[in-house]
Amino acid sequence: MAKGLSQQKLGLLLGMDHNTASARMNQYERGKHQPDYLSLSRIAVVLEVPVAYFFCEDSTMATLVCRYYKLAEKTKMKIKSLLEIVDENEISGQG
Amino acid sequence: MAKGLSQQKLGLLLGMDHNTASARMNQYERGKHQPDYLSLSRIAVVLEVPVAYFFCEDSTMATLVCRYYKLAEKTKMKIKSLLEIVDENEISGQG
DNA sequence: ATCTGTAACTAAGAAGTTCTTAGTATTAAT
DNA sequence: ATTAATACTAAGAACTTCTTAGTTACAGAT
Repeated sequence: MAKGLSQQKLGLLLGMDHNTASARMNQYERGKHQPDYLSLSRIAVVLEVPVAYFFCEDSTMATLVCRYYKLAEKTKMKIKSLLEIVDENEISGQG
Repeated sequence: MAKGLSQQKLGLLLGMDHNTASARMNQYERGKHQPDYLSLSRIAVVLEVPVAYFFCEDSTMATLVCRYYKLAEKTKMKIKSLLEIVDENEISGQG
């Protein structure tokens, strides 16, 4: 486990009960059980990644969403504008 | 519902049993129940979006992952390379 | 080697969730 | 008003995770 964080400590950080944190985190890490959305989004907060990260099918998509996630709001807005321009070009170019 | 697809028909496309497709899809669409990962990834296939799409926190991230998802493998590789170059610059620039 | 403390891991019943069944309600067309 | 198709729902069945109560594995001290 990264950061020297034990399964139990991570569980506690996620707001789990002291008695259950260790077992639950272990079940998740070993793939025995799956975390519900609430737990998943708390894990995302602790690991500083977007929830979408956990569902990325390849490492490039994963990198992409993590980098996007950490951008300033202004930069996100610029990317939004850029994507809209690309859309317009595609419509006039091949529609 | 888009595409003139009824809840039942979408359910059947996802491989659900004829008797249960309608109720289940309705429960999902109304937010009464949540689809498990298998159903979710089948929905993603039908809608031609990556699974990560359903977990994107803002519309720009959603657009980004959908656009990336539809790129050719070659283009994905190019983006991978670009991201690696950005990483190197960040390390020499501020590390 | 043995003791001690911490972390990893697990089985099994409790608790909570979704899935299935069997419908009712709504809508649109005739 | 009737019909057909779709949307929607309650409630029990089936299935999943959560909690409990441990055991197992490992590292450090003696």
